[in-house]
Amino acid sequence: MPYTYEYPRPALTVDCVIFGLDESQELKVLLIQRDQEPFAGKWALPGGFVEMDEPLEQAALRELEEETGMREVFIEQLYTFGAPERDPRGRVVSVAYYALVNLSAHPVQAASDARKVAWYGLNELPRLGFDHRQILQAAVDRLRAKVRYQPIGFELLPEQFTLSQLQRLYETILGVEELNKRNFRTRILKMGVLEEVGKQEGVAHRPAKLYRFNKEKYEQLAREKYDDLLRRGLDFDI
Amino acid sequence: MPYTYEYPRPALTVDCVIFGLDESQELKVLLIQRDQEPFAGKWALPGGFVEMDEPLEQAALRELEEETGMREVFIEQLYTFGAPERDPRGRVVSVAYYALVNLSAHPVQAASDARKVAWYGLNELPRLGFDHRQILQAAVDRLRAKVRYQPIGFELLPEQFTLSQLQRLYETILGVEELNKRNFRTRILKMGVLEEVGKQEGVAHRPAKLYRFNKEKYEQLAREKYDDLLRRGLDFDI
DNA sequence: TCAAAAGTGTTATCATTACACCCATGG
DNA sequence: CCATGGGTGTAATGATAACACTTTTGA
Repeated sequence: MPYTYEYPRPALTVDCVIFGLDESQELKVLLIQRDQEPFAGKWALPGGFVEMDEPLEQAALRELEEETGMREVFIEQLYTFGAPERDPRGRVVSVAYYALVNLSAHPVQAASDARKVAWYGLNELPRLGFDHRQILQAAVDRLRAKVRYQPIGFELLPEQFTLSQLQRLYETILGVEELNKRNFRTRILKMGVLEEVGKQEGVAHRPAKLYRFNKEKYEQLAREKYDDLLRRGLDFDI
Repeated sequence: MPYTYEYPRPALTVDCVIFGLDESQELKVLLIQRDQEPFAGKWALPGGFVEMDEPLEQAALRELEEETGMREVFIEQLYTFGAPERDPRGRVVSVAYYALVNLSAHPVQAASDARKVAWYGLNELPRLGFDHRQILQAAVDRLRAKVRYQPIGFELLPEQFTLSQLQRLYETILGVEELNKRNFRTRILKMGVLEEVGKQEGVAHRPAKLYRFNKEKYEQLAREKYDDLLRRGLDFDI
């Protein structure tokens, strides 16, 4: 059942960069091994063609669920990649998304079609097909930049977490040796978006307080601060 | 000469949000009046279909030049809009770009095909076709956010400018009453990316010093500061 | 000599950094 | 009672905000 148009059209796909934190607090990305040409046998980002009546974000969520079984995850459009030679099959434009998933809440299940799926650390990536290496790099850059001024890091953690976990998360994402413990804590608590919800149990050291990210409070504060931000003007941050 | 595919494909377009500063330091956006259905007679963002062998950014630059005659302007991908119903002709996915142009260096010339082209202030926008109002809003939001931490504002100013011009630019973009003069100056000069290049002449008040943005210096500083930024960790900025 | 806009001095307050120290738990 | 993280006190430094003042020009 062929489809005919007066002018040629690129094919349109979505690709997903899915970030997760494993048990040892390493930042990982989900890759699948391709079973078809082009790049059969190579690893690539999960993705696929956009359906004709499907919003882009929904296509990304669909691919994500097909590959991993995960639902209700944080997802955001990253960038659209459209270099004419990026796919050997012809002109294919891909809208890339990135997702942050909480691995403890979303254990990976094998993809429905039994393709190989695996989590890779950012320092042990295999060679990727297409321009997926570049897409992944863009996602890492975005995550690093964004985590500094928006509380998206919490999407990677379990509902309840300790400040040390949170600090390790930031160190991991930023790819940095170590942040000063005292200052990290002062700062993040001063923001007033964390809520104490209990204590660790059964650990062989002083039990840490457990916190929860209070999204409502964050959004309220963000609204209040918005005017201030504008009035204060530029930062440049260089 | 029809083109046939095994599966249906959305059409792919680019749309451009072109910002400029007029003589009186107002932030304006370039719109064209459509001469064809859909939305004939309505105003819309300049844009058009992506050619089969053309990179996306090049398509945006081509549209920009076709509509305005401008070349070598700052342009950046904004977001890709793909709601199934955004175009009444069928599924059309649009990659939106925004551009910053220096109006004194780039006077608007009539579009080649004699369509009406006009600059509109953000507070006097006409009704726009498609979802272009939404695209424009996304561009304004991005510009406001970005101008605070990257020196893209200079793209809107002439090569040489006074600190008062620069301050008015920031006030305009941020849509804010007035920034404190003393503090604005201290801050922006302390960054060390402006270079004195002369003085105003023939004005009926104390002549202002003229400055130039030193891009090389900015990039050097940005590189140096990058590590610091990472080490310092999060800002959250709420 | 006046209007208009450019440009500067200063201070109180707040945020950031850096370092050293104490605390609670299980083994 | 020790190893292991969790958690805190504090002081020096630097950034920010706020306000009022002086300077230079053309008309």
